[in-house]
Order: sequence, then C-alpha cells, then structure tokens
Amino acid sequence: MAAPIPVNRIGGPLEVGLHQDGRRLTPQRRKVLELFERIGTGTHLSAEEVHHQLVQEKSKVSLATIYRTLRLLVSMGFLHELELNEGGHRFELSSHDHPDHHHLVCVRCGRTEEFESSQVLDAGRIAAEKIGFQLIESTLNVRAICPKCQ
Amino acid sequence: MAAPIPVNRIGGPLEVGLHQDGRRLTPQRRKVLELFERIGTGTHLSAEEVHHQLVQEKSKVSLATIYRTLRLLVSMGFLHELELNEGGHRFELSSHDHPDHHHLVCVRCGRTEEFESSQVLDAGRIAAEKIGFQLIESTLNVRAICPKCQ
DNA sequence: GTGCGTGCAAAATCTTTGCATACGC
DNA sequence: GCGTATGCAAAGATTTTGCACGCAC
Repeated sequence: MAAPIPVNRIGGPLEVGLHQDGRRLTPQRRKVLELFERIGTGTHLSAEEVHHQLVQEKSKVSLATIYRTLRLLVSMGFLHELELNEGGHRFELSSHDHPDHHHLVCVRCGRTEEFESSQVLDAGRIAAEKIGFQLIESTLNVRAICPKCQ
Repeated sequence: MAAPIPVNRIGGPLEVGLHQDGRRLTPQRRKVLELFERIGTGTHLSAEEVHHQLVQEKSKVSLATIYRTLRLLVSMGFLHELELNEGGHRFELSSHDHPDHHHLVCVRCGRTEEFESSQVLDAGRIAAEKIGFQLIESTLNVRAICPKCQ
C-alpha cells in the first residue's frame, strides 16, 4: 500500500471554502482542519476526541466550538460523519481520491478497516435510480469479527 | 410486491430465546415484540416511539424498560439497530427472509426506502475474507435526494 | 422461594443554544 | 466598524443506572 496521500491541504479548497459566504477562517477552525489533515483519511474521531487532542496541543478551543465546526465542515462536504458501532458520531476527512469508501468493523474489539468497492457503488446507484432518488453518497458498514477476536 | 410476510411470530424463536439462560418473558417484553411484529420489517422506531406507542395502547411500560429491552433484543439478534439520518438510534425487526437489506435515505425529508442487493452482500463478504474477518452482516446506507425534494 | 425484571428518579452522556465578548475581514 | 465566531454556562436530548419491590418460573 502506498503512503497516505495528503488531500485538501491547508491552503487548498478547504481554506477557500472557509472564506466564502462571509465565513471566516479562525484559528480554531484552522486547528480542526489541520488535525484532520494530519491524521489523514481513515481515522475516525469523535467531537470529544478532537477537542481533547487540540487541548493537549495547547490550542484553546471550547467543545462547543468543536461541535459547531464539525457540523460546518460536514455541511461543506469536507468531513464525513460516520455512525459505526463505537458509540456516538465520528468524523473523518473527506477524500476525493476515495469518494465512497466503506468500513469493516469488528464487533468485539472495534477495530475498523476500510475498503472500496465499485460493485457497492454501482448497486447503490442502481437502487437509487430505480425509484427516482438522486444519489449523494453510499457507505457500506460491514459488521464482522476480526482474526484476533475469533 | 407481495404482502409483508410475518416473521418470528410470537410463539416462535423469539419466545424460545427469551426463555434461555434464565431469561424471562415478561408482559413488557412481549408487548415490545408484538409491536415490532405487527408493524413488520422495514419500519424504524426510536426507543421513544416504541414507548409512546405502547403507552397509547394502555400498556404499562417505562422508558427505562424499553431501552433495556431493545438492547436485549438487539444482542439476541432479533432486532437491528440502525443509525440513519433521523437523529438518534432506531430499531427494526430482523428478518430471515431479508437478511441484509439496505437503506436509501433522503437527506432532505428523511424518507427511507429499502432494497436488497446480492452484489453488495458479495462485496462485503469478499472484503471481509480478504483480511480474515468473519462476516456477520453488512448494511449499505445510501444518502440521496428523493423525487419530491429535488 | 429465588433471582431476574421493572419502575422510578437520579445521574451520566452527548449535543445544542443564548448571550456578551472577541476578532477576522 | 460590521457582523460572524467564540467561550461559557445553562439547557436539552438521549440513554444508563441504583435500589427497592414485584413477578416469572
């Protein structure tokens, strides 16, 4: 597997988007963005974890702002909101290289792996078209047991 | 589409399961089961809704018991826990006729449609096998916009 | 009779919001 | 300077839990 490819670098579309429609790029928002870009696609953080992480780095952000920022970034399409089996919502950086990736979750230990599948994509698209829905995105959650936990 | 097929009827495996391991079949649990069987697979209720429904039918159940019962039935595999975009968790009856069905959700109005796809099932199974995971189930969530909301 | 299940209320989580202040633009 | 974003604390929403009592078996 190749090294993770950084996407949506600060200075890129993310920053541009945060300057549209009267929005402002504040230090807090920048810190949240930087965190997600640093850890890359494929890591799933809760609001609480994002906050904890930033506080640990001496960044001054309130939890309320984290919630507001996460919601904003999701609505702008820069983050994905996941609902796996980890209790509560989690967020990850959107990636244009991996638009619709899916999750394998071990129901015992919570270990999470990602994969892609054009078959899944097609199946979702076909199902949507069949009843006149306009597809936005599709995510497959596979509940399973990992080798260690078997 | 054929008329909905009742599954897991009271008196069937559900009742049997509730008598295993020292578990008891109480009126409250029976009421929750009956409700889910009456509405059939494909309706998604929140804990609050289950409670409200039962209270309306003059059944005496507390919300705490609903939560405990839902969690029990999920752990026994008789209910599925869903996390769509409706805010909060929802539950539906498991069906052996439709083991892995998927959801199309309109992100505007919340309208939800179900569908099945052997392609999706296969894709999940293959992805799991590839890294040594033992598949339990897979569910595809498709976010889309329904005809009315377009 | 034993011990699991329930109801109740309190607590624990998780998330949102009102308001005064701070600051990006 | 204008108006958005933030921090704080309080409120809301959702889910869990401790404890005494009730009831399924």
